Amino acid sequence: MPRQENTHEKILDTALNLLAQNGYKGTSIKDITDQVGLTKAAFYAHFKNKSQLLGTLIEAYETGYIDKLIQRVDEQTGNAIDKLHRLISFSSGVGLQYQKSAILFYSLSEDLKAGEDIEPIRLRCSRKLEAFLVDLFDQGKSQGLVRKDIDSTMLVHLTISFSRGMFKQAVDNASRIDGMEYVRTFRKVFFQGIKAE
Amino acid sequence: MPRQENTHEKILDTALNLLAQNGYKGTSIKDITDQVGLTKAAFYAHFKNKSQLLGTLIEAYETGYIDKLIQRVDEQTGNAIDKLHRLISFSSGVGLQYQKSAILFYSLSEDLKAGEDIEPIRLRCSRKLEAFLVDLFDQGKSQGLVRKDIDSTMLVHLTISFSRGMFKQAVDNASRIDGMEYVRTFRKVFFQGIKAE
Amino acid sequence: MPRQENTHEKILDTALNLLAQNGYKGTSIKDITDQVGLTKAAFYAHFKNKSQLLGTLIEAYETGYIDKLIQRVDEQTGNAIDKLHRLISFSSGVGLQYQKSAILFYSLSEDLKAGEDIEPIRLRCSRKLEAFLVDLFDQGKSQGLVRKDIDSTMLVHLTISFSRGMFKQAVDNASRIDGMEYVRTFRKVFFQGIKAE
Amino acid sequence: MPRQENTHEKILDTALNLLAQNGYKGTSIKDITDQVGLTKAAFYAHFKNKSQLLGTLIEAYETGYIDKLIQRVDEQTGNAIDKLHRLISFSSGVGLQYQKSAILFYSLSEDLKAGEDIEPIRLRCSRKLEAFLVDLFDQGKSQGLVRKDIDSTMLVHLTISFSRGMFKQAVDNASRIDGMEYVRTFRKVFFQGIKAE
DNA sequence: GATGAATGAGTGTTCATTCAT
DNA sequence: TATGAATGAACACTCATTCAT
Repeated sequence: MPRQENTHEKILDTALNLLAQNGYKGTSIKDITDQVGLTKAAFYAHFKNKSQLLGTLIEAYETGYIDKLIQRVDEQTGNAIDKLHRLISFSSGVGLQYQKSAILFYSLSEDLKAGEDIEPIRLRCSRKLEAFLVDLFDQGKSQGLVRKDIDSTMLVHLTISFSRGMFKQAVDNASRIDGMEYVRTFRKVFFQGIKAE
Repeated sequence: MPRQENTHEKILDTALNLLAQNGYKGTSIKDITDQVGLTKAAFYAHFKNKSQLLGTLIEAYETGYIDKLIQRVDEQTGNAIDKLHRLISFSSGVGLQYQKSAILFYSLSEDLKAGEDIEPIRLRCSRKLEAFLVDLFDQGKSQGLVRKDIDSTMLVHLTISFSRGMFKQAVDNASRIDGMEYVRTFRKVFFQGIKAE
Repeated sequence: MPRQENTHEKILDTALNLLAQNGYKGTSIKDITDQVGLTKAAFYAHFKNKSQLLGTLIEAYETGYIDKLIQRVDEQTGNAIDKLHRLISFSSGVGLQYQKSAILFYSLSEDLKAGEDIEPIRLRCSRKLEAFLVDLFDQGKSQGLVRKDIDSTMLVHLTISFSRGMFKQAVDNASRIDGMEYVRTFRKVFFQGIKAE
Repeated sequence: MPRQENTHEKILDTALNLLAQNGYKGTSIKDITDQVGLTKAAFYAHFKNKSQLLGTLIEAYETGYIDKLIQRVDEQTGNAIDKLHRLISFSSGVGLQYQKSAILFYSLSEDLKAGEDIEPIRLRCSRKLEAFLVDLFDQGKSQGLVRKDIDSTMLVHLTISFSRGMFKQAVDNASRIDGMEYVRTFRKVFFQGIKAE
């Protein structure tokens, strides 16, 4: 993901790394500019404030990952299970580039107070993905591929729960866990778990 | 969980609430003592520092929840699946009292920098639970109840991923999600997902 | 006006001097605490913020000067002109202690943006004094002592205009102007200017 | 006062408005250039620094208003009282264009620290006007039109006090006070107040 | 145990100013 | 003339922590 052409991008890159690692409250403007090689003041020539920096990063996640995910999964044919498989493939493929963005995104609600004006963006992203998934599970049910005794909405929360946990877990245990093996395990358990008899 | 007998306990109670809600960095000593009705200085008559307060809370989680969970699940008879069911029941039963502790616990790695000296405690807890679960899944496999094509360690990470995600999700969507229904959904998907053919 | 008993008062005293001299924007917390011999942080143990400090000073001006002025002028007998004379005497007597407060008060509207939440207090003080003066001039008219061809409200604005100008002028030319002589001049011109034929 | 021909003038116009409204400390270069539609850097192609901008504006007030005032009042015949009336007429006529300049001028001493190198210009203006007025009052006395029991210098300070207060008052109460009515009131009180028996 | 008063280090943010282009 | 990018110094304010009482 080398896009370090100009200062603006350098700040975004550095910030994403630090924010994903230390959280919003745990990352100071100075931390970021020190690493980029700037003074704190220079930061404010590029971003209105710390909150706007976060907003920019989340919106990049939205357009660069979430929107693309939905688009790619939908543009090809296949049944709901095929689509879910593609979704997981996309997540663990293209998604890798956005791993840090995802971690940042999922940490937002914890650092809640930090980005009060970020909340709308966060909600928009959440709702977008949730709606898409509910639809997918409903399709799966009407195609007779997904068991009907579980509520689609609950299934979505389950899926997202897992997804957010996975990212955290991956970071915390980065050295001990093989990511690909992890995704394979998830696939097996999840698809057997939801499939209709 | 009313243990407000003395100031010490009052501080712990209040701190747990605030820390679970706003994170370590997002909670100041003043926030805590204000709510308890003390001055900041009084805090230091009870705890060496902020970090020690966190340590105390995590250790309470360890002995009050993790240790008890392991003990209860093991003390009764039954096969691995029975035990896993008991584990989930315990989590969503007794565990409710410790919901805030769990949220705090799972948020630790995000607030990493906050409690550098907390890391040993956190690791001990993680390893303890992981070892117990690996054992459980291995038992399940040798009892022919759990599919053998998935690595036990990965399965543990999957389980914990879900668990941590669940707590966060539960908090973020507290108003929108019915906790019990959620656990039921998890049970269905999870047990069908891991059971041997 | 030596009330330097404790830190709180010391801050107020020092702040009043600096604020009257350099204005709200021109006076930093550090300026104040440096002169008192404290760190910036100590300031915040005594005042919520800079704005509250200003508020405290203005309210001290209100109760210590304005309210007392009105009370003293009214409590004694005499006609409107007697009262106006007493008012001027009070201003240039007791008022001397409050000279800096008055300067600060009159500078508020210039530093408008500084104390957005100060505006209510400022307005209350203004209105209080204005109402009192309008009344006084009206009395003067009905007693046949003040010329009736001038609007009382305008006369009040004129009086206050002069008053605020006087304070500023007194500061700017402190070394060149004899305050008492100045007040005498004002008395002569003003009373001859407003008296009925 | 539309002189927006070139950027230089545009900056001066905008700056005058903002400075009169928010004071020297309350007006940033960015405030000015934003409103003009320039970058901050561009400002420095036109003015050496913020202080020089202020100097330019004050000097414009000097030549455009003070000098002209003195000239107009003197060039016509009439006694001292006639001249004082002309002075007031000029102030409230031509002076209207320079109202903002006057406000800025009178606010200088408050924002003292702002323009250390402005002080000479400010003093020159003050002295110029004071000298002119002292002369006028002295003429008035020798013409038997102005009472002799008051010191001319004090009378000047009184006049200027009023004048500066009037500008501030006019701004603070812009919506509540009728300017012309105000000037009429001043005329009545002032001329009766100073006239010889 | 608890308080009031204080501190040093830090946070996010603004501002006047510079300079290569 | 104008810009984009940068800086150093300042600012208001917060926080964990200390200490005498």
